Amino acid sequence: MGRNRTKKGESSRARLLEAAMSQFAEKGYQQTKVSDIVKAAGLTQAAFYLYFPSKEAILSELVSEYKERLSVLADAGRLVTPLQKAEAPKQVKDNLRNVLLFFHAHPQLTRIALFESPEGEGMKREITAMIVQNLRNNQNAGHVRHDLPVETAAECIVAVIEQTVKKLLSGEALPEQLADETADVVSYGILAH
Amino acid sequence: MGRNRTKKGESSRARLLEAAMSQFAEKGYQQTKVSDIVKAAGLTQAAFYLYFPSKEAILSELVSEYKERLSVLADAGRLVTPLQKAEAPKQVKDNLRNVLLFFHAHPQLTRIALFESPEGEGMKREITAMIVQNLRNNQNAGHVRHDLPVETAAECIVAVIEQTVKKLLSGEALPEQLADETADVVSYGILAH
Amino acid sequence: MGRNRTKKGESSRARLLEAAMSQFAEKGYQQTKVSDIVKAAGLTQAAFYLYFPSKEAILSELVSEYKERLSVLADAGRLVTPLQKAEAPKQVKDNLRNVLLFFHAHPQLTRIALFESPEGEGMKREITAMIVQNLRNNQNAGHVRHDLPVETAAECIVAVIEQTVKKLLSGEALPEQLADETADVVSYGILAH
Amino acid sequence: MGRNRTKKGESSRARLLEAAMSQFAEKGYQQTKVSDIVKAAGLTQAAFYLYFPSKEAILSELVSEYKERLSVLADAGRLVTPLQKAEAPKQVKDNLRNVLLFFHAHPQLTRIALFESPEGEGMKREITAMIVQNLRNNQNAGHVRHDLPVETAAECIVAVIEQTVKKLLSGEALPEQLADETADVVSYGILAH
DNA sequence: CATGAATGAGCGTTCATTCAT
DNA sequence: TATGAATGAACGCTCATTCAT
Repeated sequence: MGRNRTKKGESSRARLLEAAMSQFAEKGYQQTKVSDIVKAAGLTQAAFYLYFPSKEAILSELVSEYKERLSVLADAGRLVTPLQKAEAPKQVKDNLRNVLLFFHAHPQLTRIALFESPEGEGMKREITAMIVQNLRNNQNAGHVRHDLPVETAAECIVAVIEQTVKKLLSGEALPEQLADETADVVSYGILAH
Repeated sequence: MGRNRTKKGESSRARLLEAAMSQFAEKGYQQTKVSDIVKAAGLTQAAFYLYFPSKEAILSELVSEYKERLSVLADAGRLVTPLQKAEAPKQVKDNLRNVLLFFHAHPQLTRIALFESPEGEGMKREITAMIVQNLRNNQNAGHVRHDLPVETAAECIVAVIEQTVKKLLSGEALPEQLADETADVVSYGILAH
Repeated sequence: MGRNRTKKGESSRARLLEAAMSQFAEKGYQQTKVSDIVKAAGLTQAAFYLYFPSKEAILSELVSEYKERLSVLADAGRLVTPLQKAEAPKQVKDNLRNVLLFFHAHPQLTRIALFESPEGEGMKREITAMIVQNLRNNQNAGHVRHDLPVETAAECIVAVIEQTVKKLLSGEALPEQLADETADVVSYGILAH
Repeated sequence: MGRNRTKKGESSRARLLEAAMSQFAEKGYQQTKVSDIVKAAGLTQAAFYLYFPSKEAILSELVSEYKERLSVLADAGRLVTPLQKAEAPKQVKDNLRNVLLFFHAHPQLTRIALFESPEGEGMKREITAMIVQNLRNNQNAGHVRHDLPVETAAECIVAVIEQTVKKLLSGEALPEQLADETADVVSYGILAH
C-alpha cells in the first residue's frame, strides 16, 4: 500500500508495474494472472500485495497514469487548433499525427487504457467528444465540409485510431507513415473527386 | 460424438448453439461459463459435452457457420462490384451498406466472430484483403482516387465497420442511417474541398 | 445449491453436514478449514460447493436446523410450566433437566449454535428472555422467591447451562447427574439455611 | 532476544504488550493480526519479532502476567476465608465480590486469559479447584449446606463468573451491583424457601 | 533498535471437464 | 439421450514470519 521508501522497494514496484503493463497489453487483463505478473517481475505473489491492494488496482494505476499524460495532450490540442486559420488539411493531419505519435510512444499503455480497462469506454467517449468539438470548430472556420455528419465522423476517427494503435502494437508499421496515410484517408476519403 | 441423429438430439444441439450465441454476444467468451450456456438451453453440463468436445469448440462452430454465410456475401460482392462502371459513389455506399446490413442481420454472431473468437483477427484480415482487392479494382476503373494508400484505407474501413457493428449491437442507431453516414465519411473524407 | 436428488448425492450432502458439525464442534468455526470438512467427508473441495454456496452457509444451515428443533422444546416448556401449581422445586428441576437433556442429545450442534455461530449471542439472549419470563411466572405463583433479581438469575442459569454443555461435550459426566446436581445448586443456592 | 536493556527497548516492548492486550480483548486472538498489534504500537512487524518469538508468545506472556497477579488474590482468599466463623452469607458475597472486582480491574486481561488463551481452560480448572477447596472448608465450618454437590457448585460459580466478566467487559453493568446480585443468586438459589 | 522488503504456506472459491448410471 | 455427482487445477488474496540493512 504505497510504501516505497528505499531504492529496492521502488524498483520492485516499478518492475511490477512494468510487468503488468506488458502482460496486460500482451494477453489482456482477464487472461493475465497475478502469478504471471510476479513471475515476470521476479517476485513472489505476496510481494505483489505489498505494493498494490488488488489486481484491479494495478490496472487502474496504469490507466490513471496514462490519463494524466493524455490530458496534457488534450489541452495542447484544444489550445492550438482554433488559432490557425489557414492550411486546414495540414492542420488536421498534424492533429491526427500528434495523437498517433503519442499513442505510439506508449503503445502498451494505450492498449490497456483503451481496450482492457473498464474506464476504456469512457475514455473513448471523451476522446470522441473532443474530436466532435474540434470538427465543429473547424466546420465553422470553413476547414471542414458543412454537410459532414460530425458525430459519425468523430466515431470513425476514433475507430481508425483504435485500429492504428493495434497495428502499432504489433510493430507492423511505423507511426509516421501510419499517421500520414491514415490522416490522408480521413481527410479526403477514398473517392476520386 | 458431435453428431445428432434423432429429432430430440438435434433440438438440444441447436438450443446449445443458440444459447452459446446469445451468451457469448452478451458478455463475451471468457466471461461466459459453460453453466450459463446450459442453463439458458435447459440442459445439464454433461449434456453439453455430448454435443461439443469443449467450450472452445462451440465457439469455433459458431464462427465457422458465420464464415460460411459471410463468404457468400463476399462472393456476391466480388461479382457485382466490377461490373458497374458509372456512379461510383453510390457503388461504394451500396457495398458498405450491404456489409452493414448483413452484420445487422446477425449482430450476435458478428460480435462473436469478429471480437470474441481467436479466429477473429484472421477474419478481419480476410475482409481487409477483400476490400483491398475491391479498392484496387475500382482504382483501375477510375472510381477511387489513384493516390489512395489502399492498404491503409482498407484497414480504416474495417475499423469503421467494427465500430459501426458495436453501435449496431448496442441498438444505438439503425443500420440504414449508419450505413449512409459512414459511407459518406469514408467516401469523401472530412475536409472541405 | 440444494441439488440432492439421488441417494448418493444426499449421502454426500449429509456426510458434509456431519463432518462440518463435528469439525466445527471440535475446533471451532474459524479454525476449521473447508479442506478439513471435505477430508472428513471423503470428498474434494469442489464437491463441497456443489452442496453449499460457502463455508458460512453450511454453518448457518446447521444452526437453522438446530433452532427449529429448539423452538419445539421452547414451546413445550412454555405450555407445560404454568399449569402445575404444586411441587415447585421438582418443576424447576424438571425444566432444567429437559433443557440439558436436549442439549445432551445434540451436544455438537449445541456448541456450534451457541458458541461458534454469529447468531449464538442472539440465541442466548432469546433463551435468557424465555427463562426470565418463566421465573416471573413462577414468582407470581409463589414458587420462586420474590426478592430474586430475575434478570441476573436468568443470566446465571444460562451461564450454568453453557458450562454444563461444555462438560457434556467433553464426556466428563452424564446428563442425568449433571441435570440433577445443577438444578439442585440453582434451586437452593450453596448456603446452609 | 526478548530482553529489554535500554529505556527505548523497554518502552517498545511495553507498547507491544499493551497493544496486543487491547487488540486481543477487542477482537479475539485469532482475529487479531500481528499487523494490527504493531500498528497500534507504532512499530513495524519486524520489530515485533525483536521482542517476542511469535504471536502466540505475546499471548502467553500476557496470560502469565495475569496468572501471577491472580495467584496473589488466590492466596489472599485462602488465608482470609477460613478464619471468619460468623456471618457466612456475607462472607461468600465478599469473596465473590473480591474476585469480580479483580476481574473488573483487568477486564481485558481477564478476557484474554480466560477465553482467548489455550491455557484458559487450565486456569478455569485451577479456579474451580480453589473454589471447591473453599466450599469444603465452609462446609466443615457449617456455613455451606452439607448436601451441596461441591464440584458441580464450583463449576456453576465459575460459569457465573465467566458470564459476569463478559457483562463487565461490555460495560453493561457495574461490578458492585453485579457482585451483589450474583452472590445473592449463588448463595440462596432461586426457590422460595 | 528498528526498518522496509520479501516470502512460504495456505485459504475460500471457481470452473471446464469426466464419470457412472 | 441425458443426468447428478465428482474432480483437478487454478485463482486472487492473506498472514505469520524472516532477512538484509
